[in-house]
Amino acid sequence: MSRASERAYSGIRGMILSGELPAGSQLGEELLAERCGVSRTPVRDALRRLEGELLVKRNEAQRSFVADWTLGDVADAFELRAMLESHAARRAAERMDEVTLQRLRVLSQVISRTVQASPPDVAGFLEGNREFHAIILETSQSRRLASLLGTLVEQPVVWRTAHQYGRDALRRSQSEHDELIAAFARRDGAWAEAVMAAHIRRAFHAYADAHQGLSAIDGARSA
Amino acid sequence: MSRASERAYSGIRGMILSGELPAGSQLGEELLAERCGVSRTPVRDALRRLEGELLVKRNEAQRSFVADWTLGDVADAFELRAMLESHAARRAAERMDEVTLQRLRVLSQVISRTVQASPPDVAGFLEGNREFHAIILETSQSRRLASLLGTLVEQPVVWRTAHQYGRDALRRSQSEHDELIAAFARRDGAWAEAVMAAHIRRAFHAYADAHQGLSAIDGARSA
DNA sequence: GGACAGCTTATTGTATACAAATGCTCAAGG
DNA sequence: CCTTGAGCATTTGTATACAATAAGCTGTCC
Repeated sequence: MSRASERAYSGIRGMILSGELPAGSQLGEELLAERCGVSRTPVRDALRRLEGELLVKRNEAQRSFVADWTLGDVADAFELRAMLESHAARRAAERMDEVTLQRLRVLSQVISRTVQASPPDVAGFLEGNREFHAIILETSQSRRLASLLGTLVEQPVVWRTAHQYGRDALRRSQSEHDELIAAFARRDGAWAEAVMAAHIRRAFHAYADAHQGLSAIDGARSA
Repeated sequence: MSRASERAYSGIRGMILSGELPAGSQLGEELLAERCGVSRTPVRDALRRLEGELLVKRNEAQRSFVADWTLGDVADAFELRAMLESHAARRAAERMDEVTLQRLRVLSQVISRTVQASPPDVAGFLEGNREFHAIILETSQSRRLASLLGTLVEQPVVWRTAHQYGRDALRRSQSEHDELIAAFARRDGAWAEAVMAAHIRRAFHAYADAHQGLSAIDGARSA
């Protein structure tokens, strides 16, 4: 994306996720433009993108508001992500080649080091985790699947849950990565699918435990 | 959507699906604006939407082109749609109420009449089919699922395949609707999921048989 | 006192002008 | 003849002005 458009997108997204713009508040294009230091045009682009990700909703009169995510909505997102990513894992296993497998093994080593560091390098872990999933998605060779998963704003949710992670949880996540690699090495699609589904569903429950009874975004902010 | 924006969207989409704009051809914003009788602003909106639906792809320099769908891409779309819609059917079964069930039964009757007409009322069938699926999606109560399925441009593909349908195929489709209703009546999520998966996978094979060896969009046009 | 109509104001939609970036052409030099 | 680079043309990105539309408010009528 171009400079102003990207600035508007990440700016607005950041303001929503940080809670600076509380759930339900109206998003006037002019105000956002001013706060992001761009004109209304890129702001409109950004709002459309965020609407696609369901971070922003629009009423019948085309006015935009910060969406209020219930725990149920987050559960939905995780459930769909589990379904789509495990499907991606199955396809990736069926299409795996040695070069990619080696890349995953190396990456797993890197992630392993972030977990073992004292204190654990959570940012590094998340970056490695992100790349791990990206490689799998790429190997699944379905543009459409990639497109759908792109709209599932997993990243902010993952980001917030990861801060709840202790070293144990990180280690468990790491061992699931290794099991995925084992499944890929055997080209066992069903195995990969099952491991990935478990991987993501566990992440959801870690999230739910941390935010029990609170609305999703508010909960993450005040926790 | 507002008037000009909608005009641009449906205009460009129509030009792509009809083959007026062949796969791979560049989509200059200015040209499209002229042909749709609007300015570049709504054209840009429309291109973003179409890009989300993967009917349009953009190269690294932000130029837009008509996407060329291979049979594999279409297979991908059907596979994902089967996965998501069967998930929706499962959720719908688990959340089904008597009023909705009755609506589906009535709608099934209406669809049945379109099949029995001479000649079969294909347009009416498709409209009924669309509404049938929409009710299920609504009953599944997942905004996110609805959002994802919305980006799967099933409609144009369904539309084109339906013209291949003879009365037999329409009748089979109809009987699958009735089986879905039976599954809903028993609140049997697994049954509903299985029937829906079969329903959509069959539709894919009808498509594949009709367009064997041809690229998807070209094939549909020249068939 | 309540409800409704019309006006005022706020907000989004559209068009257009201009800026920036990309690709292309053509010419010059190795 | 191929390569390379500069300038030009084309295309997209951004800003801004204006138009359309919806919301809110006020005053009047019942």
